[in-house]
Amino acid sequence: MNSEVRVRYAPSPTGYIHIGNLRTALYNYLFARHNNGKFILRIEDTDQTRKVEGAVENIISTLKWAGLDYDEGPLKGGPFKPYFQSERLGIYKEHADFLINHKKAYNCFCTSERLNTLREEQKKLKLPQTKYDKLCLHLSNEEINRNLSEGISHVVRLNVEEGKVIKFNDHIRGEVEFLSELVDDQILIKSDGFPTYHLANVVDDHLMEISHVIRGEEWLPSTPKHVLLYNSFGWELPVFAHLPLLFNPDRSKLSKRQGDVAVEDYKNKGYLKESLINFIALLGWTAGDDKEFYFMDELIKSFSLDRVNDSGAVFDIEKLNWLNEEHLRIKTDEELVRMLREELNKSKYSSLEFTDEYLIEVITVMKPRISFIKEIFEKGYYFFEEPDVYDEVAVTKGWKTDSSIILEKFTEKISAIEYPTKEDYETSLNETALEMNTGKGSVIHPLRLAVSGVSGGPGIFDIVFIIGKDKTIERINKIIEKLS
RNA sequence: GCUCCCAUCGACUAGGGGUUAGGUCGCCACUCUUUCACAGUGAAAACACGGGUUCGAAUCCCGUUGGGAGCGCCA
Repeated sequence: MNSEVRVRYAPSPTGYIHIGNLRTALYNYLFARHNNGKFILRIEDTDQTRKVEGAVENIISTLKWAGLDYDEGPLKGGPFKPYFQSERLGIYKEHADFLINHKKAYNCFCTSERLNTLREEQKKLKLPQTKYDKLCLHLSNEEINRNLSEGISHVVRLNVEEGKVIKFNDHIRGEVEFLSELVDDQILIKSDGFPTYHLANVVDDHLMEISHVIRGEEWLPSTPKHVLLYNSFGWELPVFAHLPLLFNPDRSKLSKRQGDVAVEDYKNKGYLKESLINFIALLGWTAGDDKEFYFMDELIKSFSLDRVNDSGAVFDIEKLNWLNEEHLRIKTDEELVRMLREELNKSKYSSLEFTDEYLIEVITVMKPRISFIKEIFEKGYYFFEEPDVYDEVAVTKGWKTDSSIILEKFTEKISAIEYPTKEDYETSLNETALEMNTGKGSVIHPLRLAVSGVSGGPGIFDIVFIIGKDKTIERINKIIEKLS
């Protein structure tokens, strides 16, 4: 038996990747990288009716964005093409035939209508479990062959023997037991010839030599079916590890109703991939120390399945926001300028030109005040355009009858300096206050209002220095005109 | 309804027979700052309940309650 760690992320292309899926993918990825194993992407596209256009591309680009690069796919199409189950139909058919030949599975010709009424009846009788009644298991070979040759629509079902205890070991939960009479004769091959999840998943996991099946807890109840399949084929079980679920704040399963669930939504909102990864890694796993801030390579180093929690976790946006701030603040000026320019091009300021030096100055003073890079345009809009309106509260509190005269005095002083430095502005302001026989506050507040339109923000000398002498004077003149 | 899984501050979690039950986010206060933040300091805040085992239980066992998932020709 191959001892190499081989894991897979196996999404179905029915939409976007959501946060819970990304965490599953991440844990698989971390586990593979930590153990120098392989991380495989397999697209489970066996449901023709649920296929969504562009979903595969979305999955691939999301994984790429998140930094979860996968190692393996089929040879055709290059090394970075994932596996597609829809391209492996023959393989599943062969395996289903093997099971039929060994009496582990059988053809079933029952119609959906019959199945539905059967289910209704069983519900009415308050039976503990609705399940197929094995009617077609007792068909004679002649009947089966006749039906088959007449081309009657049929499926292949797993033949589950009653009275057995199905036991398996879950890496996270320990030993789990199910009674076989509660397990339905699961459909393996649908009438359209496509396999169901259960068959395709087990066959592929075996053929691809998956050593650890790491997936969401929602799969735990169907694991006995998979165990039965492994047994029927005579295959060794992989290690199962069922991850605890992610919840909405009200502890229901994570869903769109209560906030965003698509990874793309977070990306579009401006969350850094570093913080999203850091955050979801901590949703159900901890190294056991007090470390909270991680980069991917540190996660790989520390990750272990043994320290994954057993209980579900609520997705708390506040902590994500905090991590986003932390990851943002640790970025270099170059990176931040690059990011800011990207946002700039998408913003209403896209036609304006700014030098890297200017943007770095803005970033430096705004960095401690933002959670997202694009917030610079909201909270520091005055670095990109002249204030048009003045914050009402700030006006009431900061603009006095003598503010105009005071600012005129200040203007006089800085006009006299050709290239004022930050210190020059400060000195001018101090002198203004002194000469006007007032406190510094009565210069600072109106000045701040004039240049920024609001009452908060970076240090006033930083602001005026960054926007420069000409614009400062312009804005002072404007506010005097408007407010006096 | 049935089966399975789970249960420590509001949230994420550490601890896993003897701890003042620790950390992080958030919330609050103070310091810094004539602004807003950042930073720093501090505070409030939890072992679901009931039995049992034990000298001793948040920790082990059983039960109750609560929450969740699953019960498709979906994955």
